[in-house]
Amino acid sequence: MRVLLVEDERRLAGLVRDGLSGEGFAVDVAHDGRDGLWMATENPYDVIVLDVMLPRMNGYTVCARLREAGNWTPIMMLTAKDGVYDEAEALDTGADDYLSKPFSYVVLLARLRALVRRGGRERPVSITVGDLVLDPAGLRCRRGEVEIALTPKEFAVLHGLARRAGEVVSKSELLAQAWDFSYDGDPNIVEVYVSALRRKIDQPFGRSSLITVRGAGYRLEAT
Amino acid sequence: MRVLLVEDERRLAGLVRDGLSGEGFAVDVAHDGRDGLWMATENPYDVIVLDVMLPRMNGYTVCARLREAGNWTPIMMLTAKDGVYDEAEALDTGADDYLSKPFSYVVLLARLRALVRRGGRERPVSITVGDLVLDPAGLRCRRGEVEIALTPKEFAVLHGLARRAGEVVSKSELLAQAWDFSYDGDPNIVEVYVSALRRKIDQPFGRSSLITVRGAGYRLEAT
DNA sequence: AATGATCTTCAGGTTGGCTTTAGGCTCCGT
DNA sequence: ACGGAGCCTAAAGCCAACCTGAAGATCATT
Repeated sequence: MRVLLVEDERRLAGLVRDGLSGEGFAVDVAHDGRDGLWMATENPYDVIVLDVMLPRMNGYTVCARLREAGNWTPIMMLTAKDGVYDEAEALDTGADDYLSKPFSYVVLLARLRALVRRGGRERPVSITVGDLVLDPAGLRCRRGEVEIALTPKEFAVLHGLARRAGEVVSKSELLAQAWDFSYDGDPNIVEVYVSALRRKIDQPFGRSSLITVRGAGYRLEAT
Repeated sequence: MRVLLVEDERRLAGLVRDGLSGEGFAVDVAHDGRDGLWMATENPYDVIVLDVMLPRMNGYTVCARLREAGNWTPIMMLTAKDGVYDEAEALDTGADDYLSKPFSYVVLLARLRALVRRGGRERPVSITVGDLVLDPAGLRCRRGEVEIALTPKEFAVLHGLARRAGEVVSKSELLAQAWDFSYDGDPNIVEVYVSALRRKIDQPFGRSSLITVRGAGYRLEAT
C-alpha cells in the first residue's frame, strides 16, 4: 500500500510517516506542491495525502492538475481550519475526502483506510465522441463494442483531442498536455502518435475521424 | 444553475432536492422516465440527474432519446449496484458520469459540480451570415447543411469579412488580419483568396454574397 | 541479464497550401 | 469608343508541413 504525503511542516510529516510506516504503508514524502505533483505523476500511489497550504503550488492546484491529467488516485486533503480555505472547494477540485487540522492520528488512519477500501471516487467523467468512448479511469478506449488497446501516451494524445472534439487542437497544445512541462524534443513526435492513433481508431473501422488541419493542428470529429 | 432530477423514490428525491436547493441549484423533479424526457426536452437544464430504474421508461432510454434529439446536457446516471445494469452501458448511451447507489450526498454534490464545470465550457461563438456559418474553434465552415472545406488562410480571410458582415472591408485590413505584420508581398494575394472563396462559398450555391466594392474593398452579404 | 513493450528519433517521400505570375476582363472617366 | 486602373483567375513553382516505416533508446518485468 503506497502513500504519497505532501506536507511542508517537517515535524508533522515525520510523525505521520513514521506512524503509517508502522501500519505497513510505504510512505513517500514531498515537501512542496510542485514536487508532490511531480512524484504523484511519476509513481503509482494507492492514496495521496495532500496539505492545502504548500510552498510553490497549493494543494487545490496540485489536485486539479492531477485530475486534469487523468490521474484518479484517491486524495485526502488536509485543511487548516482558519477559514480561508473551504472544504467544499477541496471536493470540487477532485479530492475524495478531507480532514481539518488539527487531527488525531487515529482518525487519519481510519479515514485513509476507508478511502483506500472504497477506491476513491468511482469514476471520472467519461468522454464520448460519436461512438468512440474514452474512459480516463482505466485508460481504456473503445469504438462501439470494440475495445481498443492504447498505450498511455496514445491515450493521452487522444484524450487531449477528445476533450475538445470538433475543435482544432494545435500540436503545441497536445505537446503541453501529453508530455512533461519541459519536453524539448522533436514536435514530430505528435505526428508519430497521431499516425499510430489513426491506425488503431480509424483504419480498422474504415473511418477518418482524426483530421489533419494543415498549419493549424488536428481535429477529432464525431464521424 | 438548473438541475433536473429524475427519480421515482420519493424520499430520496426529496432529500436530494432539498440538499441541492440549499446549495443554490434550482431543482425540478420528475418521477418517471417519460415525464423526465418531456421536461428535459422542454426546458434548458445545466445538468440532469437520472436514475436508471424508472417507471414508464428506463434511464438508458431517456438518455439515448435525448442524445438522438441533439440534446447534450450533461447527464449523471444513478445506477443501483445489483449487477443487472452495467455501468458501461450508461456511458454507451451517452451519459457523462455515473454514481452507484448508495452514494453519499457530498460525493453527489462534488461530482455534479465537476460535471457542470466541464459541460459549462462554452465554445467560442460561431459567426452566422445568412445561412453561412463559421466555427472559429474548428476552422470549419458550412452553408446551410453543406460543409465547405477551407484552408486556414481562406478561413482567415472569410473570418475577417464575416466579422463585419454587411460592411466594406478594405484589402489592407484583410491583409493585416490574415497575414503577418511583416508580410510584404503582393496585395494581389487578397484577390486570389477572394476568388478562391467565391468558387467555394458562392458558385456551388448560385449565390453572390461576396461583393467587390471597387476602389474600397469587399463586402460579405447575408444573401 | 534478457525480454518485450513503449517511447523517441530519424530520414525519405509525399502532399497540399501559399504565393507569384501573367493574360484577360470590367468598370469608369474622358 | 478608347485607355487605363483596378480586378479576376488559371496555372505553376516552391517549400514547409506532414506522413510513416524503421531503428535506436528507455523502461518495466521476469
